[in-house]
This record gives sequence, C-alpha cells and structure tokens, in this order.
Amino acid sequence: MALNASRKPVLDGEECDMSGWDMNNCPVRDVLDRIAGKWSTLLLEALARQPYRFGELRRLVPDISQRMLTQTLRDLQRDGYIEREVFPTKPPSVEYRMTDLGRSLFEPLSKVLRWAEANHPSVKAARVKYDESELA
Amino acid sequence: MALNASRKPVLDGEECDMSGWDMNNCPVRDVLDRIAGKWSTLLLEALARQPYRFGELRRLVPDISQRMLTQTLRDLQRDGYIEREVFPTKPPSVEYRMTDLGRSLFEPLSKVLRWAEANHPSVKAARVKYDESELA
DNA sequence: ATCGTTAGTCTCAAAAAGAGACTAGCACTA
DNA sequence: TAGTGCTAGTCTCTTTTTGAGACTAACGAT
Repeated sequence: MALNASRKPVLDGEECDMSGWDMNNCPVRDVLDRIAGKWSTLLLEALARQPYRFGELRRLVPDISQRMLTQTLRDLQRDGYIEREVFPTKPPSVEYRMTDLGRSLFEPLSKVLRWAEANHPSVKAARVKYDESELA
Repeated sequence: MALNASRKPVLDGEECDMSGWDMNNCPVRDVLDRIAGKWSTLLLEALARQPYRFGELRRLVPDISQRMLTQTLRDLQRDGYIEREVFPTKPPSVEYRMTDLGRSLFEPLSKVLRWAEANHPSVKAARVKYDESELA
C-alpha cells in the first residue's frame, strides 16, 4: 500500500517497536493513570511548596469536593508521593506533605506545568481555529 | 497555632503565594485537564514516533474503545497537538500525525514518562506497604 | 446552650466512560 | 452474484466515576 510505504521508513529495521510496549502491565500506564487525574497534579503542585492540612487544601482548591479531595490524597499517599500525619489536637488535625519520591516525580512534572503556562496562548488559538473550521 | 507556626517559615514574606494562582481560569489546569486523560499520553507517545491511522492506533492500544479513541483524537486535534488528514482511498483512510506544538509538549512530557518507567518499582513497593498497613 | 471547627464519610444525582451493534462504499472471492 | 472483509467512524445502552451536599463527634469559645 502506497500510504503505508510512505510512512514506514521512519524507523527502518524494526518498523514498529511498539511490540516491546506490552500495553497491559505497562509501567508507564500503571504510574500515569494515577497522576493523570484531574486533581492530582494540582495537589502535588500545592504540596511541592509546603505541607498543608486537609482543610487548607480544600480552601486552596475551592472547586474540589471533599470526596474527591479525600480520595485523591489517599491515592497519592498509596503510591508514595505524599505522607499523612495526624496530630492529636482536640479536633484532630491532619497534615499532608510530599515525600522524596513525590519530589523526584515533581521535578519532571513541573516542566510540563511550566510548558502549559508558557503555551497556553497557542493552545487557546488552536481551539479557536478548530472550532471555526468545524462550523463550516 | 503551634502547628501552623512550624510550617510557615518555609516561604517567608509571602507565606503562601497561591493567591496568584487564580484556580478558575488557570492556564495550567486548562491545558492539563486535556492531556491528563487516561488515553491522551498513550496516543501522544505513539504519534511521537510516527504517524498512524485510526485502525492502527486501535490495534496498538487494544483496550481503548472506538468511542474514546475518536474522542481523544478529536480533543488532541482541537488543542493543536495532532493533525488529521483524510486520504481519498476507496475506503477512506485517515492519518493522524503530531504537530510542532505536540512535539514541543512531548519533550517535557516524555521526561515524566521516563520517570514513570524508572520508578515503577518504587511506586509498586509503596502500594504494597500502604496496603499492608491498611489491613491492620 | 449554641455555634464553629476539625477531617472526613454517606447518599443520591449527574456526568463520563466502556461494550458492542450498526453504517456505507468498494474490493476480493467463490 | 452473493458473501466477506476492509475503512473510519456513530449510536445506544450499561456501568463506572464524579459532584453536591447532608451528616458525624468531640471540643473551644461566646
């Protein structure tokens, strides 16, 4: 097929080394499916600066529900990115802080965040262009 | 509050420059909410290597539904990361390929992917540890 | 006595995702 | 010439995920 032929030479000799991917049981998917959530990066960004308590995080991210805040924090804790410490104050207070593993993840992750900030205009422009061409 | 006092000195003078974040209308959220999907990074990773056609992508990521494949590709296209080209073959074939903007995004993104690969064992270990301490 | 504060949990409704049938036009085969 | 398969999707139905908001329990302050 002509179409195929024009694309194939890209990685000659292996044609498509996706074979080594093993989509199920893929480390990248296993790790990323967790930090790819809507709230995960946001909370990691906050906790990368300093520790916060549950209520502080809730006020910091006003449109997160308590349910999702609890759940996302648990997930991040389970994967080892953050720690949870309970202080036996009268109404018990709980502090969340980033672990070394979390900080190590946040280093490359923060670069994506900075890319997003820097390229937000380009993305918005692309959306406008797409939407215009759609209503044709 | 003693608890607070012990955490505050981290970033003295501003205490919490989250005030500049403006959670709603936040560029980082606006951009990341799209590429944070379950399938987005996976498709970007594939298309970063070479262009693919719809059916090829479907075979490459066996557990994606056609519905989500279509939708995710459209989202990525709308944000300007990939392009879609239709070839007027007898059953029309459609090729998807990465744009310059997409490649520019993929550069920092790929570092997160590599982090995930490298640190998969640590994450799995953290999960085991967490699950063990939970059933106590 | 009542109110506010803590960190959640619980329930119900709404939104998103997954599974799989279905389309149309052409090529190949029997 | 009927049957089968290929293409890139769309449509519908079910299941899962998420969001909104009420509720808890013990203590301090008013």
